[in-house]
Amino acid sequence: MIKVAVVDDHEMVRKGIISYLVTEPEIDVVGEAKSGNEAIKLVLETRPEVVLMDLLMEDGNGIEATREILQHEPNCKIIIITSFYDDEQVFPAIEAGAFSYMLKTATADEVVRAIRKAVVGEPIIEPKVANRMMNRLRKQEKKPHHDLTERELEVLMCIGEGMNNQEISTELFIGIKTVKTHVSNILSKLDVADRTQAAVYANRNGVIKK
Amino acid sequence: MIKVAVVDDHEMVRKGIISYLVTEPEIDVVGEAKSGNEAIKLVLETRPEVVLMDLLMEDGNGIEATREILQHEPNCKIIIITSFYDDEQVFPAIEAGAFSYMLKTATADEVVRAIRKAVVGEPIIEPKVANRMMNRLRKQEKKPHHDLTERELEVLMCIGEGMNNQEISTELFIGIKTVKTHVSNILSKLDVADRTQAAVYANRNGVIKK
DNA sequence: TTTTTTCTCCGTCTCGAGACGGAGGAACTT
DNA sequence: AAGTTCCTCCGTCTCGAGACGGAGAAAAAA
Repeated sequence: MIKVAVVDDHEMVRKGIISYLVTEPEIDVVGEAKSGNEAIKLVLETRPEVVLMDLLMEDGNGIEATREILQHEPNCKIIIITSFYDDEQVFPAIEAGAFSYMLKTATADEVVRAIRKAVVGEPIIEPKVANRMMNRLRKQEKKPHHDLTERELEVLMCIGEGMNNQEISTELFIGIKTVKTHVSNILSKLDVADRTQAAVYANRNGVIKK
Repeated sequence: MIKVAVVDDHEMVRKGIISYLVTEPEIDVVGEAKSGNEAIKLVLETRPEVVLMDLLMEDGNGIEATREILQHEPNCKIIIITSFYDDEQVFPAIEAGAFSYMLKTATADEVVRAIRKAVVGEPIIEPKVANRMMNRLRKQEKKPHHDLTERELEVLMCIGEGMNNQEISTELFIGIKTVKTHVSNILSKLDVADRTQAAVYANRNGVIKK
């Protein structure tokens, strides 16, 4: 019997997944959780071999929970099942140690197959996600603003908020000349012509948080 | 018996919802669909009183499907059940004629209650969504850029792309002086200090499409 | 018809933006 | 000990941005 835990903040999704799994003779659903923190407790108590984990949850997200769980149970296979496949979600999850990555569009069979594969050490990666990973490894990883220094990044964030040099100077407690130096360096590193384009860049490439 | 149809591209979500509903004696699940187009066919065939509808789907989204269904079956109550409650999704759905709006975080009881309320003509609106609606009706509706003229909006879009005055002049086939006039008017109408802030505004307030 | 709005364009003027070159000090690497 | 990177700041110079005022033409509204 494969012990499986289901983590998702949507009750209907949990019930949906479980309603498959109970019909599978080799799979034993040992518990369900509706948040990252609940998931951690659940895993420590029931010690499942496989965890089906949603990423977006209210109280402690799936990425933190994944990290936490693997610290205590390194052999636990965590399968991410989520609605999204955007860069901001996928890669932190993989880095946190998620074993497989699936989308909620997956069918019952696919989920069951992923669980069986997981226990024998074989990961399943959603094709669309796999594509993103390839792109990331090719060129995406070297996003222009990755070779900005810490300070330049701060200045870029200010530019992205629409501040002028004087305001940035006050905000960061540095001279306006210094700000100009940073701005010039930023413009050449990002290969843009002026601060307006830098602001657009900042707002479109996740330099500005949230 | 209340005839209900379930529309969602995630099989696990459909099964999850249905697994509730079958335990309710007064509710009869007459069918399920995994896309907007399937949903339209399904409704025309089975004529349910209530449709549980996801918004984000591959083939024909929930908003279009809602519009289409209500054209043929004006008395059909469509309950949106989705993961998101952002402006871009909620308001088109309401405009399309959706009867209730719930989130997937809803519990089994809430869904069943929403269905019962729907058949007696009482809508259920998720509190978080209701808040957004209130905000929209208060100030959000009158977003500053709504009193920009057609031409000014075009110029603002160019600014939002990071163009300078010369480039905008070429792009729109007008003199650079004219561009300056438009820019000045835009800045005062949006109440921002310079084009950089205007660019940030454009990128954060949906002036730039997609 | 008169008025208002919108788009177009002009000149002038001020000021911030940005390029360019130089430089000192702190921290980390080799 | 020497080199590299980063942050800091200086002065100079050019140019585009934006404010301000004015104005003509066309179209829509009164």
